[in-house]
Amino acid sequence: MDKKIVLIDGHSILNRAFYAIPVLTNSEGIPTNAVLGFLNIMFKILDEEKPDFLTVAFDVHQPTFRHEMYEAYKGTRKSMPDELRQQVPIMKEVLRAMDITIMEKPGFEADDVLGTIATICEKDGYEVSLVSGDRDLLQLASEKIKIRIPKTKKGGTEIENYNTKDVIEAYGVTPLQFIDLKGLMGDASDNIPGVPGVGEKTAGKIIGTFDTIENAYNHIEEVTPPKAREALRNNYEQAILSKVLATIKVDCPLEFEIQEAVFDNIYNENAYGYFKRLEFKSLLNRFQVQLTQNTGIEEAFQSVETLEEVEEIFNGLEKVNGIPGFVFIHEEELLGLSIAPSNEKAYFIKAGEKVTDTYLAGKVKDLAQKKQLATLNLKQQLHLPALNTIVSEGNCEKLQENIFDASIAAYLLNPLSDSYGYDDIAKDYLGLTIPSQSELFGKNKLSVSMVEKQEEFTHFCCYQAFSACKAAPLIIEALQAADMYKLFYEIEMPLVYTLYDMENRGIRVNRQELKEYGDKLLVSINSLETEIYKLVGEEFNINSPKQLGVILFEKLRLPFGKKTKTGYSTSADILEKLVPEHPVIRMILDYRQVTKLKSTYADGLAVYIGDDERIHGKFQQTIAATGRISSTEPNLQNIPIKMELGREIRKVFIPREDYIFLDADYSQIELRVLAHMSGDERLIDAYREAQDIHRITASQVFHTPLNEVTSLQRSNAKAVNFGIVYGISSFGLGQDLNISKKEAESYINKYFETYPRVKNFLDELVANGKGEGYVSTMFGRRRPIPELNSSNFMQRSFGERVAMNSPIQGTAADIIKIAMIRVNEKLKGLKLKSRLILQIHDELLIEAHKDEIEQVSHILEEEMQNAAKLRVPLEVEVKSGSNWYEAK
DNA sequence: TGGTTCACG
DNA sequence: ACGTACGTGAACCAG
Repeated sequence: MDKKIVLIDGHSILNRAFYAIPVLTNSEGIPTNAVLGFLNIMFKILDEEKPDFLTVAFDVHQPTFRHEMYEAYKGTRKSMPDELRQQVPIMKEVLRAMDITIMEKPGFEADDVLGTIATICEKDGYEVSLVSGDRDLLQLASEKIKIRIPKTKKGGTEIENYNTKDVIEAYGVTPLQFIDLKGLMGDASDNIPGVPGVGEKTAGKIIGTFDTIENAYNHIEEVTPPKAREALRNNYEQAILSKVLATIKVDCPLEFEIQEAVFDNIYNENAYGYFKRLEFKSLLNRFQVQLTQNTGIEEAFQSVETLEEVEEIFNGLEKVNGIPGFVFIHEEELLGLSIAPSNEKAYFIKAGEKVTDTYLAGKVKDLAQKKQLATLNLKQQLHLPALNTIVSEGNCEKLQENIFDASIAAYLLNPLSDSYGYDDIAKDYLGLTIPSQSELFGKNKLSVSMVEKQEEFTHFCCYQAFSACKAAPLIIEALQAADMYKLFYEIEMPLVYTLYDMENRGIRVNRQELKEYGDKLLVSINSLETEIYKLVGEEFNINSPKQLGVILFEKLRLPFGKKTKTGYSTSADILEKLVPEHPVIRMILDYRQVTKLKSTYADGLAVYIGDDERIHGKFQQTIAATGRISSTEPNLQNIPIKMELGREIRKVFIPREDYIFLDADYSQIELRVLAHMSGDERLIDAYREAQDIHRITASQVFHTPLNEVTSLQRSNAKAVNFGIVYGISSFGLGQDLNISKKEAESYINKYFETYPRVKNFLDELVANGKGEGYVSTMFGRRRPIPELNSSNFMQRSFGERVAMNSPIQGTAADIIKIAMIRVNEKLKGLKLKSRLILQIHDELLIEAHKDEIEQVSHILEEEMQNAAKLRVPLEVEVKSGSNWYEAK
């Protein structure tokens, strides 16, 4: 077996990766998409081929003969987008860190270097894999030289491979003829002019017949078709020049020793550091050895367990100046307390017989009455039985105010991250790379046995309080600098306690009825299933889009509307259009609906019902980029309502004995926010008239008297209203309304004519976003939008829509957060039995005691309407019912 | 694990 | 020419 070498065309692959992967930056804001894409391709190839040698070639930007020639033709080289340019040096650094040889030969192009090295290696008896995104290189293909072209295909990167025979198969010419082929047909991306009017087909025929351009010219009278003959006759010189341009040199005078391409130390500590810094999390597990660099602070970490030691620590804490950090380390039960009195010291206090959870909780609470403390993921800690008195006991306002949740603050400062653990905070604010929980312990849950022995566990715990303590002042400063101090202290921190309350209360579910609902669904599922199999004549997995696509579009030969990365699209909007084509379609749609209800809701919810007959879902405060909260385990924010069958499930959500549900809903809060923020008089007036906004919009946009607006006009206007909030695009609106892009555009134009300040406002949001790199809500919440300055049209357009949507969605989120806090506080403050239990973005669900219905309805209306003072009224609709179905 | 689909706002 | 509406979470399939 011959030894193998892989040669990579650096710029070409980097370029390809850049356009294949959407905007990606690490938390420092450095663009990383191209580097990640490059590494993914490289690793894929290394895994596949296991080569003995590897080298990457880059251009050195100095004018060369070929450059000058083609620049003479087409003016300047297409300039590289900034975000890509920045990644070139990073890419090189990363490769160097991995001890991978980089070839850069001043005066030569990467192509020529690759061609030369490939040829040398071939002669020396090596098998060569040449990886590039550039089809130019196909001319180098041979028996021993395989050209590999990664394709960012739908469904991942596929690599096309070309040896001699593959080139012949694909293009009908030999690799050498490929040069002549390109000379004739040209290549716009390489600025090779070719012969005008001669495309791939004709060029292939000519070269297939005459072998070379020169030979074809010599037999010019035999060249067919006549059009091509004339074209070649008139452009012969250009064709020859094109051929020169297209020729890759294989004889550059350069030194190459195979030993230079040895690579045996890719996964080293240095490279690991780079991967971490660039946040290539998925690639980190390639590094087998855990290369945790000691940051030095571990020296100051100490594990203690006696009462005396603990007392001494807390005595000392009273006097310190900064903001001490604390984190209760727990899985289900408390394992201990991590505490950092200053940024130079941290302790892990092991929970034990004498050092009990109540004791430790009491100590921290006492301290928090007196001074500010920093922690991480506070809400999770509050669920510890010993700690929940921080919320439930009276007179804990001061205490609550004194606790600083660094995770929440870090989220405000960058809501785009996916986690805000101690390791993330240490990296972002302290510049320290410390091992994460999964790096230390894998996916295992924390357990008592870990506490016993490992030094690692002490480190793990101490890192947490340490990071919170040391980062707190820096984060506070950053919050002030970003003008989010108020947002943080007046909305986000109080909300932590509100959400904790809600999680703690949960919502009651009738287990029996849920089961019956599921059984009812199962009957439908079974009958639909047999019907579907009968109709199509075979059994298959209806839930597999792949199998379903084959059945519908190949077996039944139905017209397919759209393709996805992996095959035919079988989404509801596509199937809906096929309903008249075949009776099975309706059944499949029904089947989809019923199985969804069964698996996600009937079965899915059942597992979360606790011994108290209630579901205690979690609310996530650091997920949504816009500032919304989200709901998990289970998601209680997407319980069906639109379809009757699904809506039925709401009947199983019930209040406790002697209580009812009150459901309070903001009416079109986002459009009202838009009216306020844009200041558009007409829109504001429309809301002050308190009429049907979609009807008013229709009336004004379509110049129709209010009472003559048709239902179609109204629903079109409604779609436009939604579109505006989503960051309008004519394409998107057209898609939604099933009308042409042109028609959609005229709707939008009419809308903007009607509400000129709205247009103005949205334009400003985009412009400001481009300038600042972020957009803001009324309350100062920021959302960074790196995509806004992307050179990629798709990404930039996305950024523009986000710039228009986020301030609106985010402001609405801010408002309802304020309302939640106030409603919760008021109910608690008045010692009412009624309690806030759910938030569904613009809706609050209260479990209200029968004797308090009037009072609570009033509180809801008041607090929600007055959560923010806008130029339009905030309308709230309160409904009641003996289950969630009735209350909506 | 990523892709697709679909539930909600 | 490019090919999309904004924000989520969960289930399921396929590799």
